Amino acid sequence: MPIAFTDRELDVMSVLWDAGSATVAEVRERLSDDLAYTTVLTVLRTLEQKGYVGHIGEGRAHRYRPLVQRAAAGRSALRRLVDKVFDGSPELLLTQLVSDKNLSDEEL
Amino acid sequence: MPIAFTDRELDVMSVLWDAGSATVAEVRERLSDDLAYTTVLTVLRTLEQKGYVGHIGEGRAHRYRPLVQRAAAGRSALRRLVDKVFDGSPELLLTQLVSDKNLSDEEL
DNA sequence: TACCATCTACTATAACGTTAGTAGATGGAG
DNA sequence: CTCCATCTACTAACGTTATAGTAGATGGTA
Repeated sequence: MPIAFTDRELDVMSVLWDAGSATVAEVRERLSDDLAYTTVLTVLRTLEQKGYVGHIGEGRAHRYRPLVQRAAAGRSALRRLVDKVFDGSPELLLTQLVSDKNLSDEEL
Repeated sequence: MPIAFTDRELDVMSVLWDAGSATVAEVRERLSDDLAYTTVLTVLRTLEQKGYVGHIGEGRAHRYRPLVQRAAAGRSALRRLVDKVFDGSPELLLTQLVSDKNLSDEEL
């Protein structure tokens, strides 16, 4: 049961990770794409279905909160990336990371 | 136009990157999941459609070859990962990579 | 030469992802 | 108390992904 998000789900999770928690309207506001309110709601409900977020009532609205840590999702995504794209070699990924992101060696 | 693969496409690309080139039967053999011959063919044709692989005839069969480098795909995937999951911080990803993969510092 | 295995091309279908509309509840403003 | 804005729940529609079947070509083998 690897943690995996679709593109849009990831957008939403990213907002929740940043904000800590948010209502539908708040998530919608922070997304770069301009989606319908109900669209955002649908994504959140899907994420909840999958167990990645939870919610509590707040007035008539719901306040959503991530149930998986950003770090856990990162681990999972990283593992997939290393396995499939970098041929199981973290070193290869590292090389890429350094050369691409201009991440200087000292910063380690 | 970021390079992006679906899960199954990535499985197939991974085989092609490893092998350099392969026929449908060869790809099928190397995949861990046991898919129908035509399924593998369909995936390859989709990848060709998208411009990620090309083929030449070899007898009555086709020999497929990746048209995008593993490194290019890696760069693309890595950027997405850093942006969305690691909040734009390569350092954060690095921390994860080191702590998770037991990649010793000296190896850098 | 006739047949069988293998291959591509085309078609199909179910599940999932993405987006959003409509209906109905509800709380606050006037 | 009534009405409007806002909210959830349900439904829908379309594109994509994943998987595979069927038909028809073809090359090697008996």
